[in-house]
Amino acid sequence: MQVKDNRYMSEKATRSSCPINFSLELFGDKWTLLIVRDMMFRQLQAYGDFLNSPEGISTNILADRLKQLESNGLIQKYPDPGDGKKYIYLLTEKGEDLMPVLIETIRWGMKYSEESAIPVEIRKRLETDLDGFTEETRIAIRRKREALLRN
Amino acid sequence: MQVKDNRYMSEKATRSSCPINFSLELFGDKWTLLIVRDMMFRQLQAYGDFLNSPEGISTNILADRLKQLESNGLIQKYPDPGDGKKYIYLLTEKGEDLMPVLIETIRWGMKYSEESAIPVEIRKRLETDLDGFTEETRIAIRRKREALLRN
DNA sequence: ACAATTACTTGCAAAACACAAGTGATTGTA
DNA sequence: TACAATCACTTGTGTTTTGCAAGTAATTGT
Repeated sequence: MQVKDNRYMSEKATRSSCPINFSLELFGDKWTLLIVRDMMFRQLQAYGDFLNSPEGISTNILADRLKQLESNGLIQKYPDPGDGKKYIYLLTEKGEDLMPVLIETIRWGMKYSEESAIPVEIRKRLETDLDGFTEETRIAIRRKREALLRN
Repeated sequence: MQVKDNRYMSEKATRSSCPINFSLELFGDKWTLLIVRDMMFRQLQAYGDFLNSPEGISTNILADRLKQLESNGLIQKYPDPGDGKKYIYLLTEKGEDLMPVLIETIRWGMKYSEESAIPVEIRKRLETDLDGFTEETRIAIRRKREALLRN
């Protein structure tokens, strides 16, 4: 096995108690925030959805990151009430709170990348109505969570 | 050689033109943003300073990340006018523009980590005078850059 | 002239990653 | 009620990246 199973993996020593370091130990890699992005802004929620994202994450890496995200309390995994084969992954409040980090990452990326594949209307809203966009996205996330908890 | 030399390394294929992905390809790892943090908030500027940061980066990784940061235009390397053995690494405007990303990462980390080793007065300012703190830090960075360019 | 400092490079073992090929539990179809 | 398809993974293999220790080259201090 190349990706260690979180359940048995030895505790990683925290390198320092700097909050940036703390954060990077949870999502400082090339894939974790892309999964969060998919949940946050693209309304994706199933394993296969994430696999099909344009960046092409490997299936073992995806499985590992979902486990880490769940064990760190950023997401929760629920059985899909409509299909026994499927699971639904949703952001917790802790995961939802990454939105400002993601949004600033988007803004920086938009500023410095030649072409950014972001829908024009979202780009405009980020530029002119950031708070409204943030709030709206948060509400959408919470709605899904609450709908699922009501069964 | 384990860390490929950037000058000869084949172009990494961009996985997608999503701005988050663009950003993560430049600083989506466990070390790059810690180096930026050291330059941005701790006023560190020499190779040895970064090496001595509490997280304990390996020397080969540090060398590699500094090269990448420079080739991506986030930092610039200057000979130290006061000591021929030394170099001074400074953030460019592009690097400086990562401040909102770093600040949101700090805020999230402070919210969710038990103990954060951040000076109380900085924590207070982040909570009560974010814009002032940001602007002050930006000014400090620019001052260093301009001082060096004047020789 | 010689030792210390500084900014690296190099080598090796270990960990993480990418890719391809399974596996096991549902579910939909003949 | 078999049987294929779907879905969420796991496993194996090879490559890449990382961590650690040791070495090197260019100044500088004594």
